[in-house]
Amino acid sequence: MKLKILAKVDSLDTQKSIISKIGELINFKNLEPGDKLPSERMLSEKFEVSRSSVREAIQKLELYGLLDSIPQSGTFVANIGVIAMNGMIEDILRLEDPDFKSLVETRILLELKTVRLASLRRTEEDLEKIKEALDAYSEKVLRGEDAVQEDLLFHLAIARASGNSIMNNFMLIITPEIITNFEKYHVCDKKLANLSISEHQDIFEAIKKQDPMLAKQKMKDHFTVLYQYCYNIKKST
Amino acid sequence: MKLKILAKVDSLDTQKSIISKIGELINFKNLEPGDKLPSERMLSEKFEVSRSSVREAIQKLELYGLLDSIPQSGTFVANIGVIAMNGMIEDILRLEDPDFKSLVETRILLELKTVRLASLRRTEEDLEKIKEALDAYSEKVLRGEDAVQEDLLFHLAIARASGNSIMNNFMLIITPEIITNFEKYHVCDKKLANLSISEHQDIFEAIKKQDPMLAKQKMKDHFTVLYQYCYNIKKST
DNA sequence: CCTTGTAATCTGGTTAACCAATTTATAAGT
DNA sequence: ACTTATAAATTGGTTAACCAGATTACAAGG
Repeated sequence: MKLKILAKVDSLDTQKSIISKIGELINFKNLEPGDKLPSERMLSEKFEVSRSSVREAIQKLELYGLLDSIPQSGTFVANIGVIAMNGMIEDILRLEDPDFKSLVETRILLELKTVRLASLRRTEEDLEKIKEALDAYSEKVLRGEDAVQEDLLFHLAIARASGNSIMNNFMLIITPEIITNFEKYHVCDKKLANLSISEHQDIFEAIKKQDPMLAKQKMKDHFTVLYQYCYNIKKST
Repeated sequence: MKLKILAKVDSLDTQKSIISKIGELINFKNLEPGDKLPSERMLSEKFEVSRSSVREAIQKLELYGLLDSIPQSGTFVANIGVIAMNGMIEDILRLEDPDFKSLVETRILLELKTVRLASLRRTEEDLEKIKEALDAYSEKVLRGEDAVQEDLLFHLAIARASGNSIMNNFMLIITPEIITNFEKYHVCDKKLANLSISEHQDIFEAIKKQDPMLAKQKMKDHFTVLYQYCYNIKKST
């Protein structure tokens, strides 16, 4: 019996191979920025894969900004030049699955920035949303329940208030994996959660006061406690 | 005549509406983490859209880690709980297109970190790759040609050497848009490029010496010149 | 009552034919 | 020769039927 997960790996491999072949094609045909890629039908025939596979590969490259697919017209190569195109495709194919360490590093980097920006740019509406998230979190912790989700929603509310849509987007991308890891390692148990309430409140107050330095410091404190604890339990297990 | 671009907007709107409906469904049916979503056929029938549209929406939610589609088995909701799921779907739908300011902010944040990490973790192979990118850039500038692409590939080589796959991925996502904007605003003209050669060399040397503080400082200097200049030309145009 | 084997059903993935908008080629008019 | 009108070909998007693996239901055997 073939394991379930292998089917996904297979499909990812074919996608990577298609992306690679599209890259070679752009090189070989010397396609300039703005030029049109061969049609999806021709590509699927040339690569001997289904058209939907080609479409998925194109969608992925569209996500990275390398292609632009326009209905009833064609798929066009982005205005970044062949050299950048080659380098980027190579990098995209080489990308490995994220480890927990990368995840934590990136989260801390992003959040120390978003909390600073949020304290500078937050509107009254942003502040209310953050307060709501804070209250939802506190209530659940005080009832003795698990509140990992409310915790992360508080942080996402801050990211939204930062006014930087890219950082907001990046936070959204890494959040689910953070939640899964937290629940796997039981990072947020009740003892830690009670402490975190006051830490969250401090962060909120700093944003309310529009004090960027304080906001960043309070967030830093928050992470120190959180991940020091995480490191300990990981070593003990 | 319908404008070309509108067709893409339409398709994005239907995708958003499908994502929203999937969110409602998870709420209404009280689907717990790990539960199975109705099949793609049922969803397409229920929502009165094509199955491929449903598949695309699912793929997007898979990208954000909210769903997991397993061949011949079904699509499962991620282990993050309904509350987080609702908040995240709301945020994903609300996400606006990135502006240039967000782009620059995020780039600087990421690169000041990746250059530091790269100086600490770079292997000899990483160092060689960075050197290659540096030489390719310098040569092209000295020949008086435009070298925006080689510039960005140098920075991407550093991101790769950082050993943080998520930051590397995020850098790849924002790079094409940076290139496009640079070329649009003619950020890197020859005068600036000649100055940038020595700045790039300084960054490389700091990474080679494995001096994280120096590396970060040199990168900061590099950005100061770059975006101050950018700000000036944007005001003058 | 529980286990086991088998067949029917259900799943995401693939394929091929079809659609409407676009682009290109061709022909008619001036 | 050039412009304009019309038709043929091309495009990404959609649809419906099909595939192989996974799941489920159920009956036979213990």
